Amino acid sequence: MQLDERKKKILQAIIRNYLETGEPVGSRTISKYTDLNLSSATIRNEMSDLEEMGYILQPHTSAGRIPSDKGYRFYVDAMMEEKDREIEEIKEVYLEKEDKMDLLLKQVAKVLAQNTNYATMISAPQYHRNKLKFIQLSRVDEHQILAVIVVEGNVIKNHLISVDEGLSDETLLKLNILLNTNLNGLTLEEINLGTIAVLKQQAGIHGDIVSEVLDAVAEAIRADEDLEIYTSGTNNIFKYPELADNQKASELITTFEEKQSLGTLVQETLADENNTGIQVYIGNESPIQSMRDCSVVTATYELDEGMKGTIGIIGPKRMDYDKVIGTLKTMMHQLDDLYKKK
Amino acid sequence: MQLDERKKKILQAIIRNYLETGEPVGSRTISKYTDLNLSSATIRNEMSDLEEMGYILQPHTSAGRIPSDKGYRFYVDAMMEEKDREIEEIKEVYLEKEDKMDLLLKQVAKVLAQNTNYATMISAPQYHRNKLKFIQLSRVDEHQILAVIVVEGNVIKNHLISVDEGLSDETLLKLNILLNTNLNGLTLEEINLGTIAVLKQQAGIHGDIVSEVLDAVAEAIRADEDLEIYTSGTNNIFKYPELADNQKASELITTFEEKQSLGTLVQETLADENNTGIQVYIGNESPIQSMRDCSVVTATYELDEGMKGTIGIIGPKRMDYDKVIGTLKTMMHQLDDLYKKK
DNA sequence: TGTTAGCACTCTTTTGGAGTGAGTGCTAAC
DNA sequence: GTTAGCACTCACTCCAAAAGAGTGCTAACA
Repeated sequence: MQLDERKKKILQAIIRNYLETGEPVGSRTISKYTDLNLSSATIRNEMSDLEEMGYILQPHTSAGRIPSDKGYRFYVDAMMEEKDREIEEIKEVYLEKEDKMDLLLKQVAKVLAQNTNYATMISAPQYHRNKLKFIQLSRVDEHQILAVIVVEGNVIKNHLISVDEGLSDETLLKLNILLNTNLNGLTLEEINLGTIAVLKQQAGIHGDIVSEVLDAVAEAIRADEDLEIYTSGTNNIFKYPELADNQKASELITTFEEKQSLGTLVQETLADENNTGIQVYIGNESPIQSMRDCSVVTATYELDEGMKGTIGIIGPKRMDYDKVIGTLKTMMHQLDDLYKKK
Repeated sequence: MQLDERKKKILQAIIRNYLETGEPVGSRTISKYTDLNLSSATIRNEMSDLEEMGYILQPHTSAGRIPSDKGYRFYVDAMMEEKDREIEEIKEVYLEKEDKMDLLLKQVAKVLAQNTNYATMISAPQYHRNKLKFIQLSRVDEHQILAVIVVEGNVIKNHLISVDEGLSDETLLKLNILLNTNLNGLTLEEINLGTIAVLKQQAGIHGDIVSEVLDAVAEAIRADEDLEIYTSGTNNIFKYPELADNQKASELITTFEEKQSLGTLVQETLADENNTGIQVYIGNESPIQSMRDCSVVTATYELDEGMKGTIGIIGPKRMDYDKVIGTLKTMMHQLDDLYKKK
């Protein structure tokens, strides 16, 4: 069977109505709602077809229809396709300038949650091409050396090293020069056993310190493994009865608290390089089990070359996709502006 | 009216039974439950007295009794009083050694949540007596200077400073010496306008850099204002019907997500210096509005001199106080052991 | 005087049946 | 191809009756 123009119109009308009300939509409603001038009986026939095709379904025999995942998918795709989607009205999404990255990210999550009334998450940018930029050892007190490691992208890591006997300023200077000369500009892969052996040999009796510094360097460079994720507006899920029953809410809350599994969503989004930068996961399309009754809209942001992160908005399947996508886009622009000004 | 021995026994029996079942307790149940060998009629008379005294209350006329906040308070106090509370059985609370503080804290929260089936929170230790220990400026590249600030307790803070023209190694060395000589060992209060003026004057044309470093120092020392709080097991609240209705659950979840207000709980606990280190807040006794239907058990831990933090367990009023307090104590010991071994 | 049996009473919860309303599917006519 | 009409389905609401848990009170007992 074909999805002709009329069926499309009816399907869209059903979905739009359902998005608003959250109640199954009957044939009479559509008959009055649209400008098709068809009787409810005709609509019923069409709806019967649409159901057969899998776009809509009936919660029970004598109820109206609600969209299926396939129906939502059609709707979202159609919406995204109208790519001449005029400059989306700049909704009031205001970010205040924040000098600390984590505060900025928390703020983004919060502002989005407040604007959309859905739950939100944002991952801190992951750094790629991580080269070592600078190492500095300094004496903090008699028995402690502080190693400061700066990685490209200005990620800074500190590491304290305990030493038995004090080191002279001279030794410290030598070690500093040794480390910087040999390591700067290298990536984790480039620091191989050869480099390490040379370093240790040259360090002589201070080989232990070099080892410890190298461990810290390794950790600094692959620090993006445990990626930081901030969430906001988790409580919004209670605004949607279809998510608010104890079982589902509990699972969702757990997912949001143990940010871990949200990571898979981030990976998925970053991996899937599509054109617009906005992706929609409906129901089971989402990689996260507990979100099978949700829709997830994600966007990838890029602050600086290689510094990419993911923003996600999680709500019921009948979320206001139009508004969410608009808000997300606006937010991206704001982030861009903010970051470039800095 | 007096709370004689028999009344106490009956009150405890009521509370214990209610803790288990969560259902109002009737006179017949108590008559069979206890070893008092009293008929239900007698119990009824006693219950009537207890209600008049405010220890228990009736949800409605023809229902059994449930403990009031005052009743819980009596129960908890009585429990805490048996201070010869034998070495509480070491429940299996296992912490794995973690080198990173934040991971350790997250683990503590998680383990507690799993063991008790309640929601938990833990605040990162707050540092007091914050003296400046060490400052180090180093050049990262042509236009950036990295300031590393170490505060007593080995809290480290990094701050990047942009400079227009490059600084010579010599200048940097001078600045380092200048800063360290004048600032080390001082607290925030001790760095006054006088010190600042002297510093700036001596720094000459590099006064800007000194200002920026001072700002960073100030921030490092009072960093404990935005204290870090980790939570776990928020979803456990769904296990208790009296907390699981949407309205309450939503409020609680919000409290846990916006860790901010949990801070007041931490402050409260740290301020109230009592003997055992364990405190119980029942219902409205808690400083947090959204926890008026909960009980909160808190403990203060101290890893090192002046490094204090708070652990909190949040559950329904009918929580298993005995077990919670036992588990908390065990956890404190484990933390002690772990930290001393390191 | 404290304890108990007995009974009327209260109030919640469960059950089931009747009624209502929204909506469908089918058929026959236009 | 479209529509009016009608029988039918099913969730939901309402109500009344019944069941069940528990109380308070009274009178009797040791």
